[in-house]
Amino acid sequence: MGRLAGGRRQADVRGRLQRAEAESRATVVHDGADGVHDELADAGEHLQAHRILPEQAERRSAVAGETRRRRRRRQAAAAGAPNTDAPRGSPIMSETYDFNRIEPFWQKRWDETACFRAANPGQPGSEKPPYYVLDFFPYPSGAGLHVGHPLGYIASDIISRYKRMRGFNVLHPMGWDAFGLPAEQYAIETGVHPAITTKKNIETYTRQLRMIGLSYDWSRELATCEPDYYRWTQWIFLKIYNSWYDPEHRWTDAADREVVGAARPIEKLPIPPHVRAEGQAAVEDYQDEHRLAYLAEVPVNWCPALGTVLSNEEVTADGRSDRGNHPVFRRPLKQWMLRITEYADRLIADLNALDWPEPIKLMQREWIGRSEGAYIDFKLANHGEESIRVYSTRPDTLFGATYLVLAPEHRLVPVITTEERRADVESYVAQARQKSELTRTAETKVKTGVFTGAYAVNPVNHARAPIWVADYVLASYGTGSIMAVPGSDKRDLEFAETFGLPVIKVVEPPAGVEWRGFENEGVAVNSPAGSDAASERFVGQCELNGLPTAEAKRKIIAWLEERDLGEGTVQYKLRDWLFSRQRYWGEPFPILFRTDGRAIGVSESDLPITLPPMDDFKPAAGDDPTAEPQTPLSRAKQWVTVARDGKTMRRELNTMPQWAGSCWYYLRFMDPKNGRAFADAAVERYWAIGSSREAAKPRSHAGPQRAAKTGLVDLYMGGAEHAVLHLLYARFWHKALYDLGIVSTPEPFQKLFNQGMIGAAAYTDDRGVYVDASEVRDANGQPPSADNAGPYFHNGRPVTREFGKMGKSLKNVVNPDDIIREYGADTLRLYEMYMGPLDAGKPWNTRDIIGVHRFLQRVWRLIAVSDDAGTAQSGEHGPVARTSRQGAAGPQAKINPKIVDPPNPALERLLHRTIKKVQQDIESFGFNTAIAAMIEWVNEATKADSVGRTQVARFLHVLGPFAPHLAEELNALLGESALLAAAAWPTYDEALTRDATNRSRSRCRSRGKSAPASASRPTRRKMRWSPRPRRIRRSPGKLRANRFSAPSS
RNA sequence: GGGCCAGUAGCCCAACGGCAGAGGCAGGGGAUUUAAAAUCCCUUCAGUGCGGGUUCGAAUCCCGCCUGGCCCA
Repeated sequence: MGRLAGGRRQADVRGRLQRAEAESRATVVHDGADGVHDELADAGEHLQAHRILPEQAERRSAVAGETRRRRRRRQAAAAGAPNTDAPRGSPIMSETYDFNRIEPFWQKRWDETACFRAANPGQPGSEKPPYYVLDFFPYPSGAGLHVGHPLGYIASDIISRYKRMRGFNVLHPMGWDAFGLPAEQYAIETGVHPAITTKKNIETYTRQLRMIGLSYDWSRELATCEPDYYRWTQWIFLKIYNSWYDPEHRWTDAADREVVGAARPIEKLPIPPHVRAEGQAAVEDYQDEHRLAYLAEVPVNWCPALGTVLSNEEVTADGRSDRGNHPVFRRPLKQWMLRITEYADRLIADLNALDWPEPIKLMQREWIGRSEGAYIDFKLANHGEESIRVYSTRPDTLFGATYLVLAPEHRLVPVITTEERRADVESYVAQARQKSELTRTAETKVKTGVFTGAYAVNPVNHARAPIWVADYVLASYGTGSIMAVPGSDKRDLEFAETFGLPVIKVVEPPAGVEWRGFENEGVAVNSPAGSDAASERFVGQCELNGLPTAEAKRKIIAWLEERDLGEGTVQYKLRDWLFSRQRYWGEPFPILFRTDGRAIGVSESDLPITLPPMDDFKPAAGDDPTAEPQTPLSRAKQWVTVARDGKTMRRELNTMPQWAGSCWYYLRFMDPKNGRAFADAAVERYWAIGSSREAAKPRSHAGPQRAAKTGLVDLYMGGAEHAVLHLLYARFWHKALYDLGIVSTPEPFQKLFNQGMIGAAAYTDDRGVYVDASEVRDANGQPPSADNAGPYFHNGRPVTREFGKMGKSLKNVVNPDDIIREYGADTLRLYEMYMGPLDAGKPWNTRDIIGVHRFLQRVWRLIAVSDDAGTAQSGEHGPVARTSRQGAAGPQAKINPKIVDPPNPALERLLHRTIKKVQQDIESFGFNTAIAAMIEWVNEATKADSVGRTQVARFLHVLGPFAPHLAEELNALLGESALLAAAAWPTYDEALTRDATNRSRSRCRSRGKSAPASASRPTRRKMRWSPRPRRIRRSPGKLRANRFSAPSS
């Protein structure tokens, strides 16, 4: 809260800062600390701005400089301060570029001209090919943005601006993932309604993002908590609810692919005659059992004290709530489930068509966890014909199954347990019920379990296998029971060693590898064993010895199936998606319950089902683990009951999880204001298919143009932390909508790029507590730097440095507002792109920022000089575009006289190479090297006596996507009235980019070895001159030939 | 514990298998300045984490270690 107020004050104070600029710029620039500005904000008026300077000087405390600075301050306070305009005209200002005026000016201009507005079909601009660039939309937290957040936004903005210049109609929107737990938890703690905190947080985020100059089409902004938005979230839920999955359905999809399986309307579900014969209720039951959204009793993490179900991630290893440390119980609860498992195979198969990072694809495949295995039936000894069905991915190891394990929840546990073991088993089951799945399956945990007293018979060798109960087996995976093969499974081996159970070798690993617990493929042995007292040989016994694992699997499955002892099957780790939350701040379900208890979907015309306004949205807390949950919505008495057709119905009282809104927001961005559909069908086809002409055709027989892309969004930029859940859920929804003919592509996101994490130094004091990194100083009172190992101090006490993710918990956040105020948004953009490869993690180092800032200043001075400097002659080189200059920064700026009409031939080749390099680097996300190339050209141009007007103009076009404000400003200064943001990307001549002159090659060798003479110095003795084969050097024509010449010479 | 990625100058990072350096920071020297800041010019600093292998030639390809980061457990 205080943070938000501070943000506004900081914005207000910006004007004062500018006036005080001549004073403060010089001292502020090197100081990354933010305390200064908070104090500035508190200062009531301009004069008081000077008050902070002594403190700042103290902080920097360069001893010699301190007194000088004080003197300077006194002089400034006496002479310059009362006259707010004086610093602007001073020589100090004349040659630096005034980003604080330039940036807001151009941001306003972009807004006014709506130049980032994407065109929908029928609007001017839609004749261009579409290109959709999307950022993972953020959850607007109360802390605001730190400099790590915009990394991906800046990169995608460069792509967006570049694509516009390449003639694309770019859709680049931004919105808010605004429902969710943090706002609600904050509300529970403070009593402030989540709608209010969410709105405030969105304002902060918007202000911060706008300051960076990101080219979003803000007219398409949306928030998932708005009824106009979640109306369609509910609509999509209804579509899913009113569908069933037909695994047999064979069809040709819009990309002309043969697909087996599809979601189809529930009315198309064939009703078996015997069901139909039982009447309407039976038919409805049958349909409900097949819907893609269905109600089921499933075990959940129930926390009665918090009054809600928690996700596995929210439960600690001791089975308590992450927040509040309350006990959490496993209990079955009736929940909405989505049948994502039906899509498992297609979710795996379609990954191949996507341009995603391989590790992400791998993670999704593993999350889905497809495994081919078998069900195997073990007859119970002493229970007649009763048998236990186990699931195994390694049926080939059946001869090594020395015992069985049932999950504590398995239905047969109470049935088979012998009387003398019953007390132990029951107490163990009760304990296990309280643990989370995460805890139960953690590999580090010591295995626990208890013997039931019962035995089963192994079907392949008739060996007696004791039956145990252990919590490392989950009821929800497979059949909830396993055959334990300690020889070929690490967890089984641990368990067997703990309880002294036999271990048999049935898989021969590669030479030199330990067989105990070996889980990979090998060759079957001891199957059957030559002489094993515990087992018997019999006629028709399966023989696996000598077979590699894959063949052994096939053979044993065939053997089992022949004898009706089991069957081969495919299993998935993926489970159906638990879709209910006992929360207030989420989408209400569009579901009503009849008096007979049956759920029915509301009609589409009744949408949205708005969230009722409530003052008391706390979940009902209690301490009874078996009490029915009382969700917040159950207390909205007016809202809960609805009259329909003369009958009273009850609303569904749970809300949807946070994923729901983020599952489809990329669709709404295409047509966010549409009140009749989530998006107009023609609009959807335009962005999906690629041109308005093709989009006008009917979808079903789209033809060969469809091959272009599988995913709707051309580029999706975001962090790897959502690699599985969000991306998998969104793909699932998209495919369901695709099957129903509602969207045109089989996948939502064509190219995915994960930007790396920005880390920062964090400091702990002697107690191990994190201290505010911005207050840490070295022995000289200077702020820390990456290349200085310390020692460092906080308030005079030594601290220890580590590197970690930037965030509140490590107290090492750097606020982009501060960086922008001191260096400008263009510098922030450039610095973040220049830090290193986009997909790599890298440390923030405030000191390095000055480098790219100097580059921008050099660009400014290359092209602009001011009247006051006395060097520019107005009008000499053509008219300055006065109209576009009006209100922009530095109205007195003029073109540098060295900018002349004739191009400088010496710069032309390098310019063409620069254009080519930047173009290629943007397309391959190599922004750091693109910037280096631009710096190189500016360094050359700075040295030159003259630079052609068209040369600097072309350069500015290349710079534009990176530093858009400065580029616009200078482009206008050159006399261009049109916006650079709407201009065309410059072309290069391939011939001019080749054949680099050896002049530039040899000149650039400043940092390497300089001359053979220096090789005689002792430090150079290690140089390997002689072992290198002699070859012709510095002969450009031969260099290439030499590279490919045969080794024979 | 498993998977993925990365180790190049004091620091951040470049380098189609072909002269280890594009660029930036920091350091040193100089210019400008009453002075400081800012700015500009010049400049020092390495043999690519370690050990093998392939190759005429390896930072780059292969194998094994070590270290760091991320993800999963």
